[in-house]
Amino acid sequence: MIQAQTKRRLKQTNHGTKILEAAESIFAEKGFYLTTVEEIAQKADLGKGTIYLHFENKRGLFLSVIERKLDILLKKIERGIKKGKSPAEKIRLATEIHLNFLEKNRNFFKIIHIFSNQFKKGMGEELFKKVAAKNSRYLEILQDLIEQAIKGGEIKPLNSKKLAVILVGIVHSLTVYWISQNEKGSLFKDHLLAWEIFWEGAKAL
Amino acid sequence: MIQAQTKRRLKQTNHGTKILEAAESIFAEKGFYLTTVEEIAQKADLGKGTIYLHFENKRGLFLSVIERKLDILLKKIERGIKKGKSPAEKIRLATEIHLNFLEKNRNFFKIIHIFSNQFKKGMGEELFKKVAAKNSRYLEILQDLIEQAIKGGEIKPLNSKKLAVILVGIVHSLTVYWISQNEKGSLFKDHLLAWEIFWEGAKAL
Amino acid sequence: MIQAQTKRRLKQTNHGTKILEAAESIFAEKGFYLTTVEEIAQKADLGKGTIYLHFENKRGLFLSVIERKLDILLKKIERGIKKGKSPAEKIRLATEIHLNFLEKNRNFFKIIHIFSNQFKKGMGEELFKKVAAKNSRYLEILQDLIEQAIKGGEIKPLNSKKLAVILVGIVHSLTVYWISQNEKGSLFKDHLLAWEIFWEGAKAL
Amino acid sequence: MIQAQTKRRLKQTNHGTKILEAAESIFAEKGFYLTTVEEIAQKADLGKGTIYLHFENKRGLFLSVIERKLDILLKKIERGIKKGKSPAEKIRLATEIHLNFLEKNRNFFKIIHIFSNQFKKGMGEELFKKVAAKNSRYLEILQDLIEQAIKGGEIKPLNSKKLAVILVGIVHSLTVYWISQNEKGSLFKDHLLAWEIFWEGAKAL
DNA sequence: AATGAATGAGTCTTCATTCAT
DNA sequence: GATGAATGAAGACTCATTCAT
Repeated sequence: MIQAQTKRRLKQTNHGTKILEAAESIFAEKGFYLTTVEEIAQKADLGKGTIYLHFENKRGLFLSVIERKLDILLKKIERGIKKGKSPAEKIRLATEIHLNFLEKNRNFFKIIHIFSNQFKKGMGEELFKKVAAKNSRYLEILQDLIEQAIKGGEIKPLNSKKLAVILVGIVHSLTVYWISQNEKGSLFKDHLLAWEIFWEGAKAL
Repeated sequence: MIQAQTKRRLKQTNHGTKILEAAESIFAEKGFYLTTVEEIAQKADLGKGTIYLHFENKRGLFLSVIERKLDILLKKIERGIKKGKSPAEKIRLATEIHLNFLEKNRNFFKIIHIFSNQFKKGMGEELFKKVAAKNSRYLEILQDLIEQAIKGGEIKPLNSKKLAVILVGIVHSLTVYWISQNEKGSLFKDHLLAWEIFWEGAKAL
Repeated sequence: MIQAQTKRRLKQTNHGTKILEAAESIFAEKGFYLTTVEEIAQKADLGKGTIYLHFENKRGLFLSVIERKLDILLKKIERGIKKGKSPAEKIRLATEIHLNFLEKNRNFFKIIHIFSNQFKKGMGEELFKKVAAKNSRYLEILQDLIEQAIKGGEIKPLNSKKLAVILVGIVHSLTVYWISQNEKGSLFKDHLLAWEIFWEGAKAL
Repeated sequence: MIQAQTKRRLKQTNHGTKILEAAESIFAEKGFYLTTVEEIAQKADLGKGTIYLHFENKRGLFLSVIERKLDILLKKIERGIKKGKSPAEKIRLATEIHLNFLEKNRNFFKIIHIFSNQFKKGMGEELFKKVAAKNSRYLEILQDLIEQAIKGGEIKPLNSKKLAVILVGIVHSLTVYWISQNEKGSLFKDHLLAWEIFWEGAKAL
C-alpha cells in the first residue's frame, strides 16, 4: 500500500520534472514561439494533455522552467558566498558560482536570455512577476555586497547598482561568447578573467 | 516622363525606408513573433502586399531592419575611431560612439537583442549570414584595437577576443539597465564608467 | 456479511441517484455541451471514473436524467387524471399536474428544452428512442382525451393531435415565460389561465 | 472601373450572405456545438479563414444568422399588421405572417429554438443583447395589440403579457409539431386553427 | 506598382473516455 | 467497486503569404 502510494507519488514527481527538463532543452534550442507543446510532450514521453495536468499552459510551463533553475542558482549563490570573508571575496565567489552554474546549465542561460525578450507584452500576472523578481534577486545580492565593499573602502565610491549590472554583464557576455564558440573549453575558467577585469577596474586605489 | 520615373523611384525608396522604420519600432516593441505584417503595413501606411514587393518575407524584413542599422553604426565607429591617437583612445572612442548610438536608437538595441535569441533554428541562408557577420564586425574591430594595445604595452596580455567580448558586454548590460529603468538620464554619460572599469581592469600595470 | 452486501447495494443505488441529481442541476444550468463530466463528478462527490460505472457515457447520463423525470411525471399524470369525471376535466387535471410538476422541477423543464435541440444528429439508438417515446407519451394521452371529448361533443371536431400540441405549447410557453421572469410568483396558478384559453377556444359551441 | 468595383462589392456582399446561409442551414441541422467552422466554410465554398474576415468568431456568426432573419421577420410583421383595422385583426395578421414566415424559414426557427437554450452562460456583450432584444420585440408588439384589444373590449381583461406569451406558444408548438412531422402539409394553414383557439379563448364574452 | 481579400497550414487547448492501481 | 492520471482526437482561431484586380 505504501509502496503503491510512493510509486505513484514518485511517478508524478517524475512527470513534473520530466516535463520541465524536456521543456528546458527544447525552449533553449528553439525559443518560446517555435517550440510546440506537442514536441515537449513527445520528448517527455507523455501525451499532450498530460502537460496540461501539470502546467496551466505553455507560457506557465516556460516560466516554471525558469523559476526552478533560478531557485537553484540563487540558493547556490546565497549559500556559497557565506564562505567569503570580505565583501570583495564574496563578490568573487558569486561570480565563480554563477559562471560555474551557467557552464553546467547552458540551456538555462539560453532560456533566461529568451525570457527577457519574448515577453514584452501581455504579462502582469502572478507567476511572471515572481520570476521577474527572482531574476533580479541576484543583482540585488551583488549590489549589497558592492555597497559593503564601498563602505569598507575596498571599491571606489561609484554607483553600486551600475557596478552590479556591469559585473553581471561581463559574466553574461563571456557566457554568450562561450556558447557561440560551441562551448569549447571551460567557461568556468573565465571567472578569473571576469573577476580580474572587474576588480582591477573597480577597486579603490 | 523622366520626372515621373524619378518621382516613382523616389517613392519606392521612401516605401522601403518607411517600411523599415515602421518595422523597427514594432519589432522592438513586441518582438518578432508577436509582430504581424499587417501591423507593420498599417504603421507604414501601405498595403500588406506592398511589404512583399520590397522584402522577401517577414523574416527578411526583420533582418533588413538590423542590417541597415548595423551599417550605420559600423560606419560611425570606423570613421570615429580614426580620431583616436593610440589604440587605447580608439577603444574608448568606440565605446563612446557605441553607447551614444544605442541611446539614440534604443529600438535598434532591443531588436539586436531579439535577433540573437529568436533565430536559433532555420537560419543558414545568405541574408542571415551577412547580418551575423556584420553583427560581429564591431567585435573584430575592438579585438584588433585591443591586440594593438597589447602589443603596444598598454593592455595586459590577455585573450584579446575575450576582452573585446567583455567590453561589449559592459556596454550592453548598461544599456539593458538603462532601458529597464525606463531610460531615465543619459546612457551616453555611462561611457566613462564603462571605460573606467574596463580600462583600469585591463590596462598594463 | 449480508449487512455489508445490503449496505453496498444501497450505496450503489445512492450513487446512481446522486449522479443523476448532480447531472440534472448542472445540465439545466449550462446545457449539454458546456457541462463537463468532471463537474458532475465533483458535484456528486465521486470520482470521474465512477460515473462511467453507472452510465455508458455522458450522453447516456443525459438521457437517463430525462428518462427518470419523465417516468415520474407520466406516472403522476396517469394517476391524477383518473379522478376526472369527463374527458374535459381530465384534460384540465393533466394541465394542472403538468404545470405543478414543472414549477417544482424547473431544472427538468430546462433539460427537456435542451433535449429537443441538442440532439439533432447522432441519435438512433435504443435509449434515445425510448426517451423520445416517453417524451411524446404525454401528448398521446392528451390526444386520446381530446378525441374522447370530441366524440362526447365537448370539444369542436378539430384535429385532436394539433389541439394536444397547442395545449402543451401553451403550458410550455407559460413555463418559459415564468422562468425568464426569474420564476417570480407561482407558475401553478397559471394553469387556470392556460385552461381557460384552451377550453374556451376549443369547446363546442 | 466601375464594373470592377461593383463586381467586387457584389462579391463581398455575396460572401457575407453565402456564409450566413451556409451557417444557417448547418446550425439548424446540427446545433451550435456540433457545427464546425470548417464545415460552414466548405458549404460556403470558402476558406476557413475567410469566415473570420466577415465575423468575429463562431458565436458572432451564429448571432448574426439570427439577427438577419429576425430583422426580416419583424419588418414583415410591422408592415403587415398595418392592414388590419382592429387590434384583433392585427393580431390575427401577425399570427398569419409569423406562421407563414416560419414555414418558409424552417431553418431559422430551429436556430431560434437553439438560441434560447445554448447560450445560458457567458453572454453579456453587445451583439447578444441586441439579438435578445429583437427576439422579444415581437412579443412586445403582440402585447401592445392585446392591450388595445382589451381596452376596446374585444378581449377579456387578462394579463396582456401572458396572453401574448400564450399566442406565441401556440404558434411555436404548431411549428415544432409540423417540423417533427417532417413538414408535411402547409404550416401556414394552421394559422386559422391557432387563431381560432386563441381568439375564442381570449375574446370578451 | 499597389492592394487587401482569400487561404489553410499550424497550434494551443479542452475534455470524454480509458485503465492501472 | 472506485479512482483520477493519462491520453489524443477534435476544433477554434491566427497570420504569413499569394494573386487577381
